Amino acid sequence: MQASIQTPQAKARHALPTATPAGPATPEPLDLLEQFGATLRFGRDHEIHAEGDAAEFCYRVVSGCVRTVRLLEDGRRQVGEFLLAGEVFGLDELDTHSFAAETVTETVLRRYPRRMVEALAESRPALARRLRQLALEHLRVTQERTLLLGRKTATERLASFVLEFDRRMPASGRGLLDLPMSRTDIADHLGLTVETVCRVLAALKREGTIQVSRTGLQLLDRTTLLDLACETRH
Amino acid sequence: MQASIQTPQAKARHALPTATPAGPATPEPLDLLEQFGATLRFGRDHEIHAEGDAAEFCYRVVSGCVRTVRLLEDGRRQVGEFLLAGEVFGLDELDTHSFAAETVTETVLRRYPRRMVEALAESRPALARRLRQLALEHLRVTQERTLLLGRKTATERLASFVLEFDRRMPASGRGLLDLPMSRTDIADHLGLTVETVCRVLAALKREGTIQVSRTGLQLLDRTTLLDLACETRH
DNA sequence: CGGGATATTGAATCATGTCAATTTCCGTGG
DNA sequence: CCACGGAAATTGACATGATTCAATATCCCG
Repeated sequence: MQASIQTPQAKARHALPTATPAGPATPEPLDLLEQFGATLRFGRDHEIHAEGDAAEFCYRVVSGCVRTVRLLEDGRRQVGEFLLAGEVFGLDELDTHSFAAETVTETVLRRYPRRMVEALAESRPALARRLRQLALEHLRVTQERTLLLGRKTATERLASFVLEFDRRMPASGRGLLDLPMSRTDIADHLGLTVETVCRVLAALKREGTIQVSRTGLQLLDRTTLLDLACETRH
Repeated sequence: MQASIQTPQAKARHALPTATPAGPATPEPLDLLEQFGATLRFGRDHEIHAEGDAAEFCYRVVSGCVRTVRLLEDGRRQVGEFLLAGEVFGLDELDTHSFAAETVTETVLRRYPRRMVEALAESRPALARRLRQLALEHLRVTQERTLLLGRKTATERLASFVLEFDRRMPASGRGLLDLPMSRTDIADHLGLTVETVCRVLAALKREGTIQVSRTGLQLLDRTTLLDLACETRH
């Protein structure tokens, strides 16, 4: 399936959701890029860029869901992260993309040339600062996952995953979220197998901690989840 | 044990080892900081800063070895990374240190106020660029470890570890490196137990792939190691 | 109302963890 | 210089959480 590309237009249309919901909106330095953006539409399971591709563009998810992926030769797969509406990917790279990016569902993206980002940052300290901040936030999330993968049990991983997802999921009523990705995607994100993901979700459901369907999930007992997730802060 | 602190002095003394061993040395923007540096000396197993501390300073290892550490309430431990001579830590932070930092061996550090780094970056695009680059390199290493922890077996993890260490270890003759850290440290870095680390090292030794002693290690069969490590590139 | 993909469940196996001894190393003091 | 002692490393035996393999069950989509 091919993506449709639209040339730059309606500027304000795809702006970042304001970081601070109340108070005077902080100016978002990334907005400088809007004029260089193009809008792309993809069907489900479509590759946006491959691992190792020159990092020519970065992207913002307008709607839908994207996953980043790495493979070992023998097929073992690692899902780096899931990107939701409003989130940016492909920006925190050196010269090449260290992960491939694929759509999970039908997705609309806004694409920007990284060359322009870098160029603008040279003369705009606010943008430069913002770029570093984004990289550092990304780093912190990745370090958190390092702890999850290195030291947590299957149940703890699922609890952490569900809670993180709940935090990031845009405004779906209290504790009610949908899971656009497959169980296999979740497994490859958490360093588990599909079967283990299923079993753990079933167990959490049995104990009344969550409610799950194939594509959705509801948090019933947040306390138990927080407990299981072993989160020091939050 | 208390650290001795020396006031700023001999500027060039603790400069970064030139990134490019041959060719015209690229000017290193971080050198701007040298005038704000202080030298610290620590004994072994000394805490440099705690997890959650305000990120007031960053550090360069002059000699010795440092580990970064996170703990789960029940004592499970994750070693983020080992820092060797010439390497910097505590720089890639937002407001607080997300890991504690401890010396592994006797260590000499050079310490810099982060506030100065950030301030200088505002007016020096080259420094700002360098800061982001460091964050991105750090991110990439962490993502690599994510794959290791999520998808590799114990043997593959040890092979990857040994090879990475070999790459970073400053000029110790071909394939001959010392391991300043304990087996427990290695285990907590690789998401394994001490016992597993011992057994895997013993197995690799038995098969003639490496030579190990308590504090040192020699690579005998690099091909096998690369194979085991499942490295797509390098 | 099929049919293929995805999810779920069960049973058996395996890699790694746990627990429990040793053994080795190495600094220290006699 | 050597014996001692404590910490770290190693090894063995056993336990277990997660994987693997296999069989349904369920959900969509056409």
